[in-house]
Amino acid sequence: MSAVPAEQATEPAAAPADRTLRHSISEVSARTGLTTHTLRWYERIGLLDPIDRSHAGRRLYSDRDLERLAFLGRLRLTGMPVADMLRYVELVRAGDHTVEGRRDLLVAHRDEVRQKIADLHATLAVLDRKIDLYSGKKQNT
Amino acid sequence: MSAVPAEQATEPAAAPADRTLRHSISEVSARTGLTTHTLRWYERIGLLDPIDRSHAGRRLYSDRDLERLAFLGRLRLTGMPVADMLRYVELVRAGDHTVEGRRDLLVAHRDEVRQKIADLHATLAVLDRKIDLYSGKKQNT
DNA sequence: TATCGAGTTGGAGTGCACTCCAAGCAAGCA
DNA sequence: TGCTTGCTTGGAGTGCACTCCAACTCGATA
Repeated sequence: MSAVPAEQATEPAAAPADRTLRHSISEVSARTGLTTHTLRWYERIGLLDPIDRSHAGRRLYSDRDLERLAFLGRLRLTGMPVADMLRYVELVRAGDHTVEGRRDLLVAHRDEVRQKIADLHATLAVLDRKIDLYSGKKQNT
Repeated sequence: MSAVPAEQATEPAAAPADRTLRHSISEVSARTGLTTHTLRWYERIGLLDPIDRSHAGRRLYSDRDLERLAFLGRLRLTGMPVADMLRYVELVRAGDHTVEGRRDLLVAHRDEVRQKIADLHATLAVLDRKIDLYSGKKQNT
């Protein structure tokens, strides 16, 4: 959202009934694995654009919100700090001229993800060796 | 240390000059990537056995300490909580009869490491796709 | 109509893993 | 002899990412 210009609040009729389904916060929590606390917090700090509300004030997440959350969830899960995620969504919000900055940010994160994978594999080897030793014979450290 | 019994403080002569070299805290910090603060803290909370001291009270890390630290560093780097690391070293300290418990702990961590690798790879795919899109054309989210 | 469950808010609190501080001391060098 | 460097200590402080609380509101059900 907000990267495609001009699509703000109301757009009453004639829409292709795609983005029409709305999801409660508990439903979104169940789907994303984020707690309702975290979902509200993400919105508060600006990671999510203000979520639509029912006339009673309850959040109604769109499918598009879910997509955004799925991506943010991946970034978070792979260790991107919330502050960096915020920088990213602010670039998205700022418009098409920030595409390069966004790419740079994601490329940097990809490098870190690759590094993490390498670290994990190296540790996996160490663990395999140690577990073998523990399984076969008594051994130290 | 402490898994191999009887090797406490002094052992003056005739040793094979292996475990004789001693390292200052700053040297260990440089080698392990842990800050001196963290090294002292690890010792304080019991992750490390009490480190030998010079007559002036300064820490002198043995090669064996470095080995222990290297392994602990790997565990930490791959996301094991410090509390779990502590459980592990306490098992080591407790003696040979805890070998099974140690193995279980490491096996559990290995499972988590594998899960992390899977998550990271999945995210890598998402990042690759998005970066391609950003590199080629303007695109949203 | 009463009450229940699921949601709302701003702000305070928590847990983890460090990280820093202030005061002090010993060794080496000018 | 004095200064600098690198270390020592216990305890306090920090930053991050949530996580919880109290008080409240709405809509649906019995």
